[in-house]
Amino acid sequence: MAGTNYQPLDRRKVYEQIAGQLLDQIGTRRLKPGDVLPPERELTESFGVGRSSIREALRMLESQGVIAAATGGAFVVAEPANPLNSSLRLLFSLDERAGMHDLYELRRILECEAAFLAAERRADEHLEAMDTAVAEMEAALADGRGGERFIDADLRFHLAISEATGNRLVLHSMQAVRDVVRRALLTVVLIPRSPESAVVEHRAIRAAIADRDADRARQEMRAHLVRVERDVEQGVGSG
Amino acid sequence: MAGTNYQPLDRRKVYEQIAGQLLDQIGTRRLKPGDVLPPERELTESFGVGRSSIREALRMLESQGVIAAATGGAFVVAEPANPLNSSLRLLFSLDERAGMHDLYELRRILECEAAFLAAERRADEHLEAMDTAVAEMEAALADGRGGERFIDADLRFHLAISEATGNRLVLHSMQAVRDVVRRALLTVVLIPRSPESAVVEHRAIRAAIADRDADRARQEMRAHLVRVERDVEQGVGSG
DNA sequence: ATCGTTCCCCTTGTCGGACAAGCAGACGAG
DNA sequence: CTCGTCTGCTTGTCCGACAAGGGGAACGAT
Repeated sequence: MAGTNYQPLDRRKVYEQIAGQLLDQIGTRRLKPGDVLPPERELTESFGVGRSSIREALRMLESQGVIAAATGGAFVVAEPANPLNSSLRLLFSLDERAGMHDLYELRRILECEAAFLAAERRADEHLEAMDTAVAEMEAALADGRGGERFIDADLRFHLAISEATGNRLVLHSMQAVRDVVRRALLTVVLIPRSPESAVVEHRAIRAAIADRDADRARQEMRAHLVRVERDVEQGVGSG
Repeated sequence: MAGTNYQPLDRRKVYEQIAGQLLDQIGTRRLKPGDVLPPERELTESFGVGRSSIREALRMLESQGVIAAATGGAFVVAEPANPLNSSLRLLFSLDERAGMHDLYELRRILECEAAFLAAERRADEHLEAMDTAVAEMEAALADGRGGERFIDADLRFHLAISEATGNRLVLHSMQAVRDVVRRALLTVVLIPRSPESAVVEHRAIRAAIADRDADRARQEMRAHLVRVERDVEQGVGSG
């Protein structure tokens, strides 16, 4: 049965090939984030295909977050960050057996281990990033109406931790989980004394990471997340 | 500046609205996995829009893995599983700062904690699933030429574990990571004695989970993954 | 010279039509 | 019953067309 091994016989549709080629160019940095793509008609000529195919290819890349619509209708290469975000949200809304609790648990898994690794690998600059994030949280707290601002600072703190792990995939995964949790967190800010607790706990986490005490970092992170989850449940239950 | 809060002014493009509506129908199970979508022309009439818009909407859903092309060109609603897979692969190829090592580390984080949780929550049926998977691995091993088969059985074992956690998101995440790692694992099968070790280690993991010894389960899983990663590195280095 | 306005061109968004290719099921021959 | 063929439907792909909207050039006012 061996012998002549035939070509895989390129049955991929035109728009898929286009999308693939564009993706390659982005992957190899021949198209960098921020670059604007050529107009559709130009691509039409370059590839020698109809506009429909070009558009469908663009739609694929757009829905995957690789490119984004800019003003004036043109497309630009997006910052490499998102792909997981939308997918996780999609998955979460599609799989009815997945509940909020699953989300928190996944978050706990990722963040605890991230804290652990961060404690082992952090550089001083990461500590600084955490400090400014905590300071920003306090500022937002004193500011009063700082719901959004507080949450953003909180996010930056956790992001600084996963940044410190040096693992890009952990970073992206956390971002994705966080992105889905975000709405629920908006309620937790309204719970009395909850944000204050968060600041204290963040300091504890930061201290453990500064001491390079990985086990303590994981433990503090776990305590923090458990409390937040409990507060969210209460907040949802009562509010 | 507050006061009149205007409508978001539906500036969403037609194809986005179509995609959204279809996604809703899938999310609410009015369209179940396996169902075939109506032909494009029919959708054209239903929505009262041009075929291009329909096609672009379909392309978005297709590239997100929500629907898949079936034979005869028709589209069917896909099994809810994939969205993370393609995204992670995409992310991995796009973020040049992410290396294989990051991937293994993420896998280790997920699988170790999954093993931990599985030990606490497993039912007997999960143990059975693991047993059949291990048996299948041995069969594939005895069979000789069982590269694919061995890996599939291996996957089923790990899947059974995350199934036992009861956390759908953990399950999906693991699947996604696993999907990207898959190619690398194909090399590990060729390494002498590596598959045999895997069987032994799987048994140890299974035993710990059966004993509901969560800490031991995590530890065994970690040992297993560390060895596999080392073997892969050697395999790539030497072969 | 700088600023504001106007107008034109280009681009996208969207529609409709057209045709080849592929697949499925019907239909008839053996 | 099995096989080959034929027909009809559907997608894949191209083309042409038009409205809407933005950007920038040209132009006029200060």
